[in-house]
Amino acid sequence: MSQGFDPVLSINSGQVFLWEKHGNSWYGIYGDHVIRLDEVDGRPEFSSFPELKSCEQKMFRLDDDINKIREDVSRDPFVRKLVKAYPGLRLIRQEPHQCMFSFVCASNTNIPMIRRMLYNLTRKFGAPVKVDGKEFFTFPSAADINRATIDELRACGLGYRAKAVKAVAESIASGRLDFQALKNASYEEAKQELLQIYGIGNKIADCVLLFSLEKLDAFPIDVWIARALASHYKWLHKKQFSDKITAHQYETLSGSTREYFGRYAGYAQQYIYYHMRQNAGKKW
DNA sequence: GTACAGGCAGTAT
DNA sequence: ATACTGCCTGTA
Repeated sequence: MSQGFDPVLSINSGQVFLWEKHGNSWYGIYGDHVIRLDEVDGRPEFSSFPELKSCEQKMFRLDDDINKIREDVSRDPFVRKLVKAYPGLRLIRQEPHQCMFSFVCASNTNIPMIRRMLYNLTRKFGAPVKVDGKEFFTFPSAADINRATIDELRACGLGYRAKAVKAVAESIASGRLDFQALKNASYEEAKQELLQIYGIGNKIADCVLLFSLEKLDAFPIDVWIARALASHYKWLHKKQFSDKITAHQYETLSGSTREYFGRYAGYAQQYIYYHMRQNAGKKW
């Protein structure tokens, strides 16, 4: 079931932000829960506070038929190589609201900054949870965040993103955005819903769809993926493009990549993304 | 000081 | 339709 599964590699692959190492354990925030990850006899062992039944199954999508998915995305020779190179990499399933706030904060910045913003949000608006004598903070609910003023959000280091965070909080808290309905909806329908919200564009919508709304065919295109497409998959696109892509280029590229990589395009994206970052020698 | 970092909305062509 | 621009903040 969990063959070749490397949770530490996966949590450090740029999909999730609120994980930190203390001693030999990793601790992560998963909505209202703190997850602890230890290595015991070379095998991962998970604990959750308060307890969340089979949290690793949920988080790391161990319910997916990974062999079938790997085979499916291996239709592409480049991805086939990456599937072999990174056998431990998994997509992470996130809490929709945490995912959405995380990626709204991720626009036009880098991972250390995203982590800082999210830590500040949890400390100001989340609830404290003590684990192993250390204090962690849960991820605040949309209602918690919606109670804050834009200036209070700004004070978390969000900058101009504060307005977008507030808009997301409002649409969730008011019930206008219904995650369950979005899970049931098609990729296109769900994406259109997300795009209505101020601050949510193509890339962030696709991240939320892939990482939290079960749309495994979503294919987020950030600058790294755009670079990969521009160098390895030129033929997918008629016209030249670089890593800075316009909204229209995003649309057409997204359409052709989703078609080409298939129903698990999001997994293919994750292998490519991880590979590009590895090659660039990025420190997470 | 300047450039840049995992986008987006607003405005002008 | 497509191009250009400003935007918070921190680091190199």
